[in-house]
Amino acid sequence: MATGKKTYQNTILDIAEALRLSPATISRALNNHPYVKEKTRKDVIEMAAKLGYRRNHMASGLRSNKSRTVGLIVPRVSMFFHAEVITTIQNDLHKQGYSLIICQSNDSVSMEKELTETLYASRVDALIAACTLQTIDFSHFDKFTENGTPVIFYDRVPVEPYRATIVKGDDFNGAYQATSHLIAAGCRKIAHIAGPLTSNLYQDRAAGFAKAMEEHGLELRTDWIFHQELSAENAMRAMRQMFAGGEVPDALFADNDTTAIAAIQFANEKGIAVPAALKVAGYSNDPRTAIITPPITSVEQFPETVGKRIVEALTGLLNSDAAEPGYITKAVVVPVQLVSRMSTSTINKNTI
Amino acid sequence: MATGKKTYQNTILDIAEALRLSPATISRALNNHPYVKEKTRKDVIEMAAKLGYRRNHMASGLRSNKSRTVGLIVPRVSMFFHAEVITTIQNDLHKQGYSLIICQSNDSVSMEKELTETLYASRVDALIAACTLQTIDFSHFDKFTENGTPVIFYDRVPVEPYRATIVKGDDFNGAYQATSHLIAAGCRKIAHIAGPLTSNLYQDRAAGFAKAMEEHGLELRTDWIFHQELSAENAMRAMRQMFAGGEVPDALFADNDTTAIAAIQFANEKGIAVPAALKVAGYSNDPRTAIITPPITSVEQFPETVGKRIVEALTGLLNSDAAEPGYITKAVVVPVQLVSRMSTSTINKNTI
DNA sequence: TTGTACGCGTTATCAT
DNA sequence: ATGATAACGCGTACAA
Repeated sequence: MATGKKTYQNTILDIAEALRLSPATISRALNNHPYVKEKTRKDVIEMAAKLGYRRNHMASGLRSNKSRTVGLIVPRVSMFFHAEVITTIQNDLHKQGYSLIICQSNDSVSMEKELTETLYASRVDALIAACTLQTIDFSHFDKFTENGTPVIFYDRVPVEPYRATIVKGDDFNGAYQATSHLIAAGCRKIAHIAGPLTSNLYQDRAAGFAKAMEEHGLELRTDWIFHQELSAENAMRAMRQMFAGGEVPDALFADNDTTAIAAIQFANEKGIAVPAALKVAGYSNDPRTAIITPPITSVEQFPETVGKRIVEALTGLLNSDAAEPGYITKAVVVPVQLVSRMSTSTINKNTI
Repeated sequence: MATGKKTYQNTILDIAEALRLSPATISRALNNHPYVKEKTRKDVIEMAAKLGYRRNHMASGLRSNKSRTVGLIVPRVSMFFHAEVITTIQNDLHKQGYSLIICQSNDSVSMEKELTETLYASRVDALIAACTLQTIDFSHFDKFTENGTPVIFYDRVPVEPYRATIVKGDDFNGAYQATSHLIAAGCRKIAHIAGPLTSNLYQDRAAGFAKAMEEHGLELRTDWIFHQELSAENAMRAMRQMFAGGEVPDALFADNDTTAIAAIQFANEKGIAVPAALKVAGYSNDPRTAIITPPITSVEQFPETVGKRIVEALTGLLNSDAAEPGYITKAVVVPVQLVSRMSTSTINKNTI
């Protein structure tokens, strides 16, 4: 029984009219306001269903100054770690009635800035961001904090204090554990394929690596430490360089799994026995590390836990109206765990 | 030079006041309306920047009846194929000034229904969906089509005609090619680890498999064809069953890569030589297939192309105002390509 | 418990 | 080329 009107958009006014009530009552009934007779509420809900009424978020958001929407900026949704974090966040926020607008910076600072503008225009109730590796200046997030809109950084976070919540993995400890593990396996000449020092991630991992090396009086050889974008090509080039002749390392700690995998492939091609002649550890526990031959020791970051911590922090911030504009909370540090696999095993087993 | 007011939200009225112009002119200037003097536009843009003005999307959307937002429903953002598709869609839509609200159904039909409600409430300008494997009834999408809001299904799409655009991979051909490839490699006893027939994906792949088998007069043995959820556990169980004794298959076509990988792992454990004694082909060309030993032959689905086709279709629909409510376009079929690797090689090389 | 009336920030429609 | 004004759909003081 369609109405004769040309548009199919029913509003609370249509329900009010049909029920001979005022729009205010309809609004209250639909929002579980206490001062509504049960019978009335029932009637309203019934009529709403009958008319196919659906709330217009833009109108209610405009009026209430709440969009019930959270913005998220990540370098790339297809990175395993981020995909897992997003999965958790989106599911948990949905339960609380929030939608997630997901944006990718493609690791470009200018894109990141643009996206903050877009998300601000959407008046997101909060912003979650894993920044670009090159983001050093964070002032494009100021418009949110100045406004009382909570900002949560995770993974790639500001190094300087910033008026935002921070959730991060324990990168220092992850690198320290991985390196210590290599040393405990008897390695003394350990190379490090490392990420750019513009990011907190690789600063911390480099520090953890250095700490473990120093504790055992091992030398940090600059010709075996490569700070560069963590691509397979760069890793291959580094490997070629180190194994070009002369002294070679007996272990490699890689700051991510893509480069660890590339190193394994290099070793397999060149007939370098892993783990006998070269032990390798990576970072992130990407699914590929468990599958390659030999399986690679890596540092698990528990993306699901990271997601949960983010939502926990968010829940607090969203429900305490008007976040204090002065707070700087201590970073939430999510523990990591070394997952030991064949690539660092001391049981002498030739895999070639 | 902050204003004395307590809220930091500047509106076009503030700009109008500061410039002694009317809000209408400000709006026009900001929207590149032709009837605005250049000097005025310049002044407005300058003052907007000075006051830190940022458009309120909810207000403009409410008035213009366009949210410049697109909804997306996928089973899970962390599935490799979907993550890649999303990456492309989000980047391309951003260029056109659209935001993407991404939701996960977790492969639950009821969640999928819920999400359509949420996205309708947000008045998305279009909806993109990869449905649940169990979605047979698509009526929860009717509210969009009835309203002229474009709906685009991809990957998991309705089998019956539906008033929506469809973008899909050539599943029939992918399965046909993979199976033919196994047959050409000399296999005659080919098993099929298949997905549930509720989804178009697995209907088509099953048909392609059957077609190739029949063309060569090969028997479809029901005890070697498993229609089930495509999990590693299920695949392992199927493998155990087939290799429990008696006659064993000489090849396996798996409907996804997770199950193909499980099969390889089973073979490696049991000392079944791949490809010598058993050849294996998977589907999707997951990154893991290239990395495992032996590397697995798989069907590439070109997620980036799928994303591009979706955005192309969308661009047309979003710009032609009021989509004709009667159109049913022919499905856009994205070609697939078999990527041949060691797991189906005929060069006899024992990998154990 | 319900109704009246106004405003959220923007854009569309007239008028000038 | 610009201004005045009325909507868009909803929520909420205030009144009843």
